[in-house]
Amino acid sequence: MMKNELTKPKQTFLNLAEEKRLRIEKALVEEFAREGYRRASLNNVVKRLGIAKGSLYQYFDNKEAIFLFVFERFTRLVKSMVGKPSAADWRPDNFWQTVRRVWEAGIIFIDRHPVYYQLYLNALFEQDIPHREEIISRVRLFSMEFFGPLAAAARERGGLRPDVPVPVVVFMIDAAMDRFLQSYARSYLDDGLKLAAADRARAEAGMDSIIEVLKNGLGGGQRYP
Amino acid sequence: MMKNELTKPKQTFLNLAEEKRLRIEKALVEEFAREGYRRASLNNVVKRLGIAKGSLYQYFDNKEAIFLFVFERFTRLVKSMVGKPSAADWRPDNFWQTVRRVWEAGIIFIDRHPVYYQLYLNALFEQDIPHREEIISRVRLFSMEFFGPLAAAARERGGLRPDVPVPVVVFMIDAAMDRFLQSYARSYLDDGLKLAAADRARAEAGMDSIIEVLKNGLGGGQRYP
DNA sequence: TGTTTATATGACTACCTGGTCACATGATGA
DNA sequence: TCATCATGTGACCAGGTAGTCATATAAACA
Repeated sequence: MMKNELTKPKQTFLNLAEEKRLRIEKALVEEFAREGYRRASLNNVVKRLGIAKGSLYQYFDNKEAIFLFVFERFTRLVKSMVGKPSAADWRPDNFWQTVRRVWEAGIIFIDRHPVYYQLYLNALFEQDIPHREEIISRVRLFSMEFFGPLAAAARERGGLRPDVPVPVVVFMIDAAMDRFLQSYARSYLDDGLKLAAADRARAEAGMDSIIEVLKNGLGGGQRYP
Repeated sequence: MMKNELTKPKQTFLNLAEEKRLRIEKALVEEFAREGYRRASLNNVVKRLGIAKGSLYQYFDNKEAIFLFVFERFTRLVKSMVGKPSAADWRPDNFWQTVRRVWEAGIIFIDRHPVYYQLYLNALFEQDIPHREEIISRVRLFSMEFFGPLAAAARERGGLRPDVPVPVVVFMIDAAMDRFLQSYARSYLDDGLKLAAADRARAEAGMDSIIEVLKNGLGGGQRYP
């Protein structure tokens, strides 16, 4: 278990005037988003900020702590935008609506915080990120933890095909959603859907089209059409 | 367009005794697979090989040329294992069988050349890979280029739902297949399917289960059940 | 044999990194 | 005004990188 202390900046950083603090946070997330963890250069950050190298080490213990702090900001942002399944989400006839809601939250997140999403993608695929497994799992909303129980409940009550195992349901949704969002954010992964830098309307149309297919493939037939 | 020359090692390298050449190639692909492009250390490679740094630069022009050469090896391997659509692949009632064949080729590839697959994954998600867009697109077999025309033909002749656009068909297959193979090769992406390091039988069962869902969601109904 | 050509070598350069630390500056309170 | 404490600084360190080059060795040919 990661000690939360690790992600904490020193008091000095918290004492900073908010304007300056935010300016530094912005520069840090930008650097990690552009370069990933290992290649991110603190020399570069301080140069661009016009502050001294030593100052950064007055604010944080080391590079790892800086990264974890930045990633923690991302995690909070995500959680504030998606949240946990609500009471309505548990109704089996609302299953696909919930999928749509979370999916859309992902699109909005990328529109609003593209740099943080880039940070996340880098963390997802770079090796030797500090505490990768844990920080990734904290934010993997589109996975077993979120949709698993919902899918199980929906399947139990006829909202999903009984012959498709829950892990397969979750896998399909996860794969489609993840890949969709990556294509939306990273053009070179976008082979045919032409989502890259697309406007929201177009993205949502693509999303609905895909959800429709998932519904056909996974849905429980006539009961909740 | 990338000049093919760039990927060519110098004549000196080709003159090497095959044993030595293969030993060097192996060390190079291992390094790039483990560390990605930027972090890969040629110092480390020569140290492990017990040869001089200068020798490497007798064989190749620079790091970029080395990487492109190694990636070219990967591309050839893939192409030799999947090939192009055969005459049988074009029969619309064979569409899902073709999907299955290519998918299975992916699994076999990972089993047989895990290091090369790791190399590919790193190239896919690292930034600032030399000529990334082009070398990636050369190997994205599970995309528009391979399945697009097949899907269009199958759709035309009733093998696929007419109300699902071809790009969406390809996207779904691509997303599921890609994610499946990544999960198969990288445990931390494997949320629920428990594919990581699974035996082939289990992997194929998972694959069939997913293809069945795709068939239900995308298939043309009764005509080719 | 001697001479030319191909290959192997590793010290070296220039440049980058994260991190340190003795010191300078600013603020606060007596 | 002086003393204390918080904050800011940048030269410096050890260690890493890709790439170079004069020199040594080996092979091939005369």
